[in-house]
Amino acid sequence: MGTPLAFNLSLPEGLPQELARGLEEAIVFRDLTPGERLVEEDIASRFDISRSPVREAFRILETRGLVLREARRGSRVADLSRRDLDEVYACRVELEGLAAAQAARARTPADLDSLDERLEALTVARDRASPRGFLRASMALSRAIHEASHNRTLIRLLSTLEPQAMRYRYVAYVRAESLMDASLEGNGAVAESIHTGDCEAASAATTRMIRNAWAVVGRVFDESDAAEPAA
Amino acid sequence: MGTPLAFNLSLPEGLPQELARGLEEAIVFRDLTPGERLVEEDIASRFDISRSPVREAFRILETRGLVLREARRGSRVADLSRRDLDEVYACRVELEGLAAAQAARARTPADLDSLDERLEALTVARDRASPRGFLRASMALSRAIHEASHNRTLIRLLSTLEPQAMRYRYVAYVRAESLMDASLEGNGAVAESIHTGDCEAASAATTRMIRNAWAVVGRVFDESDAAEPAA
DNA sequence: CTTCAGGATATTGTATACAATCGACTATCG
DNA sequence: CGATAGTCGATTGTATACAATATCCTGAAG
Repeated sequence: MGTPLAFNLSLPEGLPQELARGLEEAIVFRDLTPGERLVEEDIASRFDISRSPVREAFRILETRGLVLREARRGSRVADLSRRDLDEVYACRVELEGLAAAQAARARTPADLDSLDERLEALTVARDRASPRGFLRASMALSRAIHEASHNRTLIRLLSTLEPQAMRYRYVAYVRAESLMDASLEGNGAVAESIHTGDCEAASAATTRMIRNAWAVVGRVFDESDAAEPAA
Repeated sequence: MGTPLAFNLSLPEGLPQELARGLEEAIVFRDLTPGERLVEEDIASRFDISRSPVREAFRILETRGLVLREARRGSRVADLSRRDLDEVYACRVELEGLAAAQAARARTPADLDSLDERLEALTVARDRASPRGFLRASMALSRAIHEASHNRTLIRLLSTLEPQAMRYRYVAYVRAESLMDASLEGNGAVAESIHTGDCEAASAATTRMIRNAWAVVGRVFDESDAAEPAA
């Protein structure tokens, strides 16, 4: 409905990527609502660009599970559902667990610095009690873990899975801010295992954290009206 | 070098998708060699189409790990390496295992029919001893398993991972056709567990099959010259 | 009142034109 | 002879124009 969609388009890495990033945030934080139609020309004129980069951005978002494209029928924001939530988390358990295990083995000193830095930022964000800020910090920490695995293929897969998960986490954090404490604690345990270099522990801590989040986020989602658009 | 690239472009599902499928086969079967440059205009004129669908096809192939795109520097066929092989197989172990487990639980009678059909086709392909035919049949069987999981997110992830794995499997099958027997046997065990509905067994059989393939394919790859282009 | 045919409209898919940028080559200067 | 600035060609990135098609509305027939 009344969607502001106001973010700046600098271009440090390409217009489509920048646009996709902005639209991604708008979708995750519900500025663009599930099921909402995305018309290429509308977005293009809103940012005073042509349809070409908009099309590419839509395709990027499709690979991240945030946008559905049907041939000649247009694009729309993907719906949220309990089923989709379960799908995403089942995949996350496996891939995040693998990432943590490989990070514990392959991490460099620079990786550990990055990890600590982002964990600190996550603590600060928790104290501010802002779901958006916390999620952004959490995403950054996750990416640091992923990159510490030095597994480019795994990073690629996770980069197409995490945005989809963020939508459900956002819904949950807004309704139950205490969830952020659990996330912070879990991430602390994971980071410690990666520091130690204990693959088994890192994997176990991660899968435990995500399975726990799965249960809680799922419960909150079922109790919320997130599934049914206010249309 | 002398790359034929001769496949027909019918359009049952969109020009970019069709083109991507053709290019994907060309890359997997080494008609397009690792590191080879892919120029939009070249491909476009070769198939008598414009650059627009070619660009979209390249982006599709990028998400499948088959093509690397660098901003304003063009696209090229992704290299093969032992490291990349290990990355792909580490991810496969987790995701294929999950797919088999979920398929054992969620499969429908129609899924089982599809499974049996494709397993039969795989047996036929083995007898013909053609790496290409066997790989195509194997890919079809894998997709049937994935779809039996009824986990769309998982299917999406695997569809971006499997093509990358196919390249290494092709190299291995060409050099050691006996590998096809092992693959056939492993898939038979997986299919049986999915029939039975035993999630644990399906997952175990799958991870065992893939870990074994990992070891063998890796060994064959190291012994081959696949890593170094004949340039 | 419902259903179906037909056309108008909105939107995507493809082609083409133009702009920007990268890499290589060359010529000139030290 | 080596290094470097400048220019040119090749290729991608973006914009615009055109074609194709799906959806919606209208209206007439049953």
